Amino acid sequence: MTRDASRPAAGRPRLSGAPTGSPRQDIIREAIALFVAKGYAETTMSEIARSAGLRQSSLYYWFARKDNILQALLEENRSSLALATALEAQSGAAAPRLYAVLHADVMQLCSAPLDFYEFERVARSQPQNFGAFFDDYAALHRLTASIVHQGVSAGEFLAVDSSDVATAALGLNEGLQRHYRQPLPGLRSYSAEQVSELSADTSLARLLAIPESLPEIRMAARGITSDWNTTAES
Amino acid sequence: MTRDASRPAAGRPRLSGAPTGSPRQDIIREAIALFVAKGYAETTMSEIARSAGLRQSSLYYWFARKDNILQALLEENRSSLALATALEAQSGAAAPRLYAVLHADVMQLCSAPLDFYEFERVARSQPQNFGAFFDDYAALHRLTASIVHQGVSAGEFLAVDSSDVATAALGLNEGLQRHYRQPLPGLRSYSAEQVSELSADTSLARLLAIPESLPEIRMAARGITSDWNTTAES
DNA sequence: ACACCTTTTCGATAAGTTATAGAAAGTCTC
DNA sequence: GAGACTTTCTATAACTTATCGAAAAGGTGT
Repeated sequence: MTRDASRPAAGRPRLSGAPTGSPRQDIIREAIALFVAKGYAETTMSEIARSAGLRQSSLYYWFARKDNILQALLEENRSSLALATALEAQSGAAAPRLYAVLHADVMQLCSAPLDFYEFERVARSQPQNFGAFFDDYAALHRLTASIVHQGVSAGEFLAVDSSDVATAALGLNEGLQRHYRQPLPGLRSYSAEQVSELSADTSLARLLAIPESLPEIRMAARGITSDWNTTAES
Repeated sequence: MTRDASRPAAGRPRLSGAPTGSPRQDIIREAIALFVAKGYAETTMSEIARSAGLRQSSLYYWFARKDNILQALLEENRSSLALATALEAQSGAAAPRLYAVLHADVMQLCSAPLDFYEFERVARSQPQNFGAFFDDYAALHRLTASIVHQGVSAGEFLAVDSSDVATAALGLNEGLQRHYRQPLPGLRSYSAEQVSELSADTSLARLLAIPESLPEIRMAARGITSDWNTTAES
């Protein structure tokens, strides 16, 4: 399990005569496509192997367990953490910062290849391998609660328990992510942008003494987000 | 697959010499215990059979598929629907009624033998068998939205899209149910009552023009709920 | 007493899953 | 070329869910 960057490759040739460019990346790419289409549990190693152009058992040369494919894919999980870290340390009104963090989190959950809960299930079954997942979650929770606390201290928000509010906000993010991913029959379906807005709106609305200010906050948050995106690119 | 109520029973005796009282019920009972302990997907038919005192293949005489055990167990899913139906038709302030419905829903999700999402996953894989599940969900959503709409019309709530609010409220219920069932490492854990209150508080707070009235509403909802429980018993 | 039907359980087994072991088929180094 | 290294293969173990037909009881009519 070493190469992966080199080109022509050694080793026994594939029976399928497949290109064998960068097996590890190829496998991950094909696995993602299948996970998106059918979910993790419903995707078999045989299917991934077929898509990637090798035999089922050959996958185990690159990934010792099915989980490990997921783990490789986890690296950029909850990357909204970076935004949260930056915004928590920032000064200024708490409301737009909180809005931006929550909105970005839902957007990220929606665009991830796997349902958050499916991910969490696997992470829970392999805590030693997925410690980073739980660390990230705890960090996001702490940062969220901290921004809420800032808002409460500044009199910008109602007096609430900031930890409870963070729990509810993240729980709502996850619950609505699910509604985006798997719309329930009989209910309207939402776009990623729509659920993100619905979630952030809901969490913010409960904090504001003057609910009418929500539209301004939404606008301000949009500004913060786009600033972040442009600076992050450079 | 007929008897199930009678006592001594015909048929080939069990190898285990087990009591063979009411096999169907016995199986369901043992299955629930295992589902609660390990979840649906992680519980095998062999384990259920061992607990119930017969062989793995004999289970299939009573339940043609593993799903069917779940289905039998589904009958009382989202029974908060009954409360919602009653309260939607009731007159009076919308806020306490909405609070009571949301609170009862989370309590029910928390006390169910299975995680809501695990249930939903199975239901989705067998839509023809689990139609009732989705029907109930759609009904609960409709009733919730209707109560919200009543509150908006009466000027009791802020002007919001009642369907969106219902989606967010139910999504929050499900998300927090998960936090109760599977507390994330690093975060505090909540009791069923605590998550129910957190969820209902959050959903209501975003609707109220005067957030300070939440405590009264919470009290009033408690009254409604206990009234319902006493009349339902008689 | 006995043949026959119904109910329930069992053993054997098929087809699919994740994962392991060791042989095989190339390239690379000396 | 000889040998080492890398990668893939085949074969197979152990475990799933699910099916099939035989087996073991009770009940019924003659």
